[in-house]
Amino acid sequence: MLQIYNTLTRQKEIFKPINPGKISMYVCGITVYDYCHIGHARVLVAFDVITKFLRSQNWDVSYVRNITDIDDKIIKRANENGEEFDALTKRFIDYMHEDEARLGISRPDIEPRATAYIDQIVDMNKTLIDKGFAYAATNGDVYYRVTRFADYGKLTNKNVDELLVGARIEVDEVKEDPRDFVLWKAAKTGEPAWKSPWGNGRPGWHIECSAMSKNCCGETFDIHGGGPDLPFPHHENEIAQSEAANGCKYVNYWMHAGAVRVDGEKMSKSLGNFFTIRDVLEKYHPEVVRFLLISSHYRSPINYAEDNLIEARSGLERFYGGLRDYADVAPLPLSEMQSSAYYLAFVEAMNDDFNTRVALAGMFDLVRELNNAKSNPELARNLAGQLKALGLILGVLQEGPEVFLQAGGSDQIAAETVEQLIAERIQAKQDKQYARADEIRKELLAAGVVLEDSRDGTTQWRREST
RNA sequence: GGCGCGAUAGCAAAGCGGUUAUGCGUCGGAUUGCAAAUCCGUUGAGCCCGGUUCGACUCCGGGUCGCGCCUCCA
Repeated sequence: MLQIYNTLTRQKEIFKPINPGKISMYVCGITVYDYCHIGHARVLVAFDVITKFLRSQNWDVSYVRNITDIDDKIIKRANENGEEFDALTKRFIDYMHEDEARLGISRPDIEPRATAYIDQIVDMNKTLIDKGFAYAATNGDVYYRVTRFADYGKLTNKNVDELLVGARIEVDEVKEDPRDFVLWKAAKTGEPAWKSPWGNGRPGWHIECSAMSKNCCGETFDIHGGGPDLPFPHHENEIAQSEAANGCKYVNYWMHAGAVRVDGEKMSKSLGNFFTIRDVLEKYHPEVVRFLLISSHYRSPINYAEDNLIEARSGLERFYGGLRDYADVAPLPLSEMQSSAYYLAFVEAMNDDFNTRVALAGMFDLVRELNNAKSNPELARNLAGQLKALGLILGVLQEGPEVFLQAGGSDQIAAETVEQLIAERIQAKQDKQYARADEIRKELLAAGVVLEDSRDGTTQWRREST
């Protein structure tokens, strides 16, 4: 039984799909004017894991994640660079796809872009004007009349009257009310613009998601997700737009990921304290980044720090250590795991609002049994297959164990050199030249390589996590 | 000021009104030529003050501290 924490009701609820067995999910994606940072990675990974798990449980998931490829920041950045806005967005969309691929994030089923939905956005604005929820201002802007929507503020528990108090809302002569927000922005000279009944312009900051979700998911859909800073105003405004225009409930379950912090502060572009995905992947294996992100619950804040990445790597080393002798074992089909206590515990944890941490705890129990089962190859291979199957759902443990454990940067000692020294050491050991053998091991340790002798006289090696 | 979230052992991080979370680390043992890995064991917790209860880390109330949103940000 699937339970999901709903931001709207601020509690965990039993999930009831609109259509039996099906889930339509829309997640707010990236505004593409810069490289993706770890905060983006968290949302991307969270909903990737959620989708993978739901599909493993035979839910028919339609996963839509948009790209916002027109907005003020994009225009500003393109101007700074002296390039066309769509050249800028194309570049960063490509970078985003590269980052996703490296992190093992599956592409959404549909990845709509705002600029491809201008007609639908214009249509929705017309409807909102016709219904009296919006108005065209004298300068060609179109605004949403916030006070006309009775439910305004229901997602984030805002009182419309109090929005005026102390809030830094820009005073704008053309607005009827300072709380009104823009649906269509009249173009200034030289700005990218599309034709509309109100003159040339571009979409406002929230309407694109209302239009794209309606076209890709329908007027009412199951799950809407996004980052921690989106409930207000973005999602609140989406509700106002969509429910006013469509005349029906917009979304059943709202899901929001927790923030990634640096030194206790939220990581964000505006604070400038962000680490890009590609920066981090310079130094850490992609699965380490994924593991860090799934080591805590998707709604909890997590702290981005070097120590936490090292710890994430240690955890993965434990799994890969257990999988070492089973590089050839494929993930066991879930159909063969239906009675496995490990699988059942995993599913129970994930069905409980996607509790990846508890799911991982069960996998640590599994690897312990695997380590204990080395004398029973049949059992061990089964357990290894189970471990890989569960890892597959979370998007980890899919690397060759040796590849993972021996992965290193170009600044580190070469694998061939390590192998040579190991061969020399094995000879020394056979000759009972233990002093020489220990000397070699010490030398390698200084280079960040740990040797592990096994009973049959062979030696395995891995790189240190620090 | 408004709305919301959190405070767990050395660190990270979950569930739970009474029964081992888990990982990393520490310490002891097994194993090893010595190590490493692994296994077994050990260590160790619930911000403060009240209340409910036979019993609270877990529920309720009040503090304190931290964080997020209220403005573009995942």
